[in-house]
Amino acid sequence: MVSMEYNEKQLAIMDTAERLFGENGFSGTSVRDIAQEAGVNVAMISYYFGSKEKLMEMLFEQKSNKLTLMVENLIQDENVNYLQKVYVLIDDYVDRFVSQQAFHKIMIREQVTESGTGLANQILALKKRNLASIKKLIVGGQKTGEFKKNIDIVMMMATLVGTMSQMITSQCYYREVSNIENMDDEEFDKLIRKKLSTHLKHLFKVVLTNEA
Amino acid sequence: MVSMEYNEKQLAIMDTAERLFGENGFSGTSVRDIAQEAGVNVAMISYYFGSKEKLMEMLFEQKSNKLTLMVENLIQDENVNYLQKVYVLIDDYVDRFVSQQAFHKIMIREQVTESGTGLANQILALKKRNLASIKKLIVGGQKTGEFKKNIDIVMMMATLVGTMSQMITSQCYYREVSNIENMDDEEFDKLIRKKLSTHLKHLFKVVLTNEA
DNA sequence: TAAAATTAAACAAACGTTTGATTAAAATAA
DNA sequence: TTATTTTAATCAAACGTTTGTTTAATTTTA
Repeated sequence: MVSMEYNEKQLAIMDTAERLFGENGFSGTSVRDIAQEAGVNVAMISYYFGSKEKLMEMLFEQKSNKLTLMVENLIQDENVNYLQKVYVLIDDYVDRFVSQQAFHKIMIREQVTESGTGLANQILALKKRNLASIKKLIVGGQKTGEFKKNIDIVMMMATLVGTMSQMITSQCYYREVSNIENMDDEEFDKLIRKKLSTHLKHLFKVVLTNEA
Repeated sequence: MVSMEYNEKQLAIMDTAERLFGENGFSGTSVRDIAQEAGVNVAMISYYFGSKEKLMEMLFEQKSNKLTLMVENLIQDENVNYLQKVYVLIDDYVDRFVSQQAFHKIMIREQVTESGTGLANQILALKKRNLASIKKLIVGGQKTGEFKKNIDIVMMMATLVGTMSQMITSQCYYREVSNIENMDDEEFDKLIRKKLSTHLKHLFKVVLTNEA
């Protein structure tokens, strides 16, 4: 598919759709909601995107195209060891998750729905791409002897993505058990970014290497 | 609230609702779908539960009441050390997640939706209960010197729940990357149960204790 | 017979989508 | 240049369905 270029109105629709789908889910968001908040006529959604479902798919494609991990350049850098490369990757991942929360909420929710929609295949493709990226890094570290053998990469990915998803989706829970209900959103984002980074790096270090 | 006792027809509605909500979400499931698959008249749902939303809440309450962790008896058992207690808890958790997938898919999905519905508060309460259970165990292990200090229990919970959620929601992805697309469901359940158990125990061991 | 359970039918509201008219800019013909 | 045709964008209104819920009549149970 050719890399579409969208006009202003189309982008307004997609931005609003991303936010509302993230907040209320696909079925929970009506095209009239989207049109109203984006300041366009309802008909424009069908006019530009064909249908609500296709809007979702195009939105997903546009977003996921921007999410290709930058692991290719990273893997060739000779100046840092493989653990540090993994650290950079984790920070990259965490950054993306926290700064693109609406998009990832869509992913989390639609992932649960098994059905063979077009979106399900798009999500599958994205996850396979990310798995391949991490795999390269870890196998590289194993070849230099820096990492242990017998590492279950798929399970580590589940932990990486799962932990981040859990933090994104249970923010008010986290605020409550940490007694930080009144912290402003910006500071809170910084906090869970830091928490996730530290925690995941620690996990990966002890699992990948032999040191505690 | 008094522990309701439901008649056969009510239970049929709740069972069907649990399955369909798990598969297609709350907004994605109509009361007519539920009524048809449960073999009852549509009006019976309003008659017995008041509304679709209240059906969801009652369903959630019934399920979550059965999900209280059995940590109380566990913590007093003098014959096993604290790491083994944590292992038992993990297996208990994994068992529940895998055998009650529909219910947990509902939780995962509704957790994403922030709004202050009655359900959101129910989920919050359940998570706080579970956190308290784990906390007891870990603090107990720290007092005996078996576990390290400075353990971020909330983050470990996020990893525990997040990893399981991730595996539950991306089963077809996991089948594909592991080349086990044709494995029957029962065997597959056993496999991810084992994978989760091993992986999570390993993670908790290296984080809680000093051994690798 | 009185109460509870069950039904088909009806309800208004919301849903995604299509329509036909209107506008204004761009392209073509004179 | 003018005049004419074509094109794309925009809109209010209407389309047919589906939504959750209620009603009123009927059957079953106690």
